[in-house]
Amino acid sequence: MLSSANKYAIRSVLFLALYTNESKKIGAKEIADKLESPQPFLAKLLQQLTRDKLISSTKGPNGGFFLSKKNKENTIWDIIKSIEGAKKFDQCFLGLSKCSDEKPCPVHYIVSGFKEKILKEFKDKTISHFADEVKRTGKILSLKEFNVFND
Amino acid sequence: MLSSANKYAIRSVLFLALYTNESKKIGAKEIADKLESPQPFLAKLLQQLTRDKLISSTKGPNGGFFLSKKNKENTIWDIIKSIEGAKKFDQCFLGLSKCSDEKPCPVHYIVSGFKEKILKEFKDKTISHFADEVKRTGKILSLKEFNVFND
DNA sequence: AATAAAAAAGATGTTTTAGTCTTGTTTTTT
DNA sequence: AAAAAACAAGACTAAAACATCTTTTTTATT
Ligand code: FES
Ligand code: FES
Repeated sequence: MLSSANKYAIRSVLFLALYTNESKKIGAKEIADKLESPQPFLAKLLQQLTRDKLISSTKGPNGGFFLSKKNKENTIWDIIKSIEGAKKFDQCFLGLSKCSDEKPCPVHYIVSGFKEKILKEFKDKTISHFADEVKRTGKILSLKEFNVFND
Repeated sequence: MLSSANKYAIRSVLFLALYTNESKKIGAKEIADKLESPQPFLAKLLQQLTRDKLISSTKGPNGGFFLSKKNKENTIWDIIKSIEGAKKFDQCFLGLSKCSDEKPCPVHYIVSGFKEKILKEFKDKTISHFADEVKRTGKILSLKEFNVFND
């Protein structure tokens, strides 16, 4: 569905939303460690997100990545666009050149309604919305013992 | 979502369901041409589907691929399993090791319900069901001018 | 029997995605 | 000013996905 680049990126941003702010930053190494993702690969992704102003960073000692208030008003869709472009999601499930109600493929009506609903959530709900929900309901961000409550 | 291998494979089977039977076979070259897919790549996929008895074939002059009545009782899910394995669809949208209601990731409840509904359709509806529907409603299988009615 | 037409099988090549490594730049601390 | 700690950038490597090419096997036609 999503590329692994995108999965790492989304989890990183949600992680930053939960644990950082203008005065508390976290380094690439620690993020990679907590999310169990390849460190140099994730560093690239963080750079990309920084370029697109979806996350913030400062260099030097005590520097690191963090989410500003403004950053938190972005959406998961913004992350997806930054990492792999939006085109992928307009495509037909069976690979036809265009996906449309006018010229539907045999599975179009099975798939396209759901796709739109999912995309709408990703386009509408902000990062801070997701972060709040994780805090409230205790959802999981990491693969290992690390749990969002132990911190 | 699906690999291109899988897309080609599913379209091929639906194509065969519409245009072939025990006494009317079609060669790999023509299928590739009609579906606008890379010919040698598709030939491999057809071989794989044949090995798994999802489609039928005969060698030699006037040989080719076709769908037997039994073949038509398979499902799209059977094709997916044959081409890229079923595991992929159990995975978490954000790449966590396990996707479950017990330990949901932040997007789990956005995504997993839809995924299950789609999968159910793919597991329940037979190829002949899809073929009938295409005949009835004129859905599209190919990228180019080729239309299911012109034949 | 010879030929030709098709699929089957396996080796090989290309492209994209994933991931690493090295070097440079900025900034804080001393 | 020097050193150290971080991010930034770009070159590089590895693996998977995508695709092709070549040879073999089967079978209908002549
Ligand atoms: S046309 Fe195939 S999914 Fe819409
Ligand atoms: S846990 Fe992530 S999609 Fe189910």
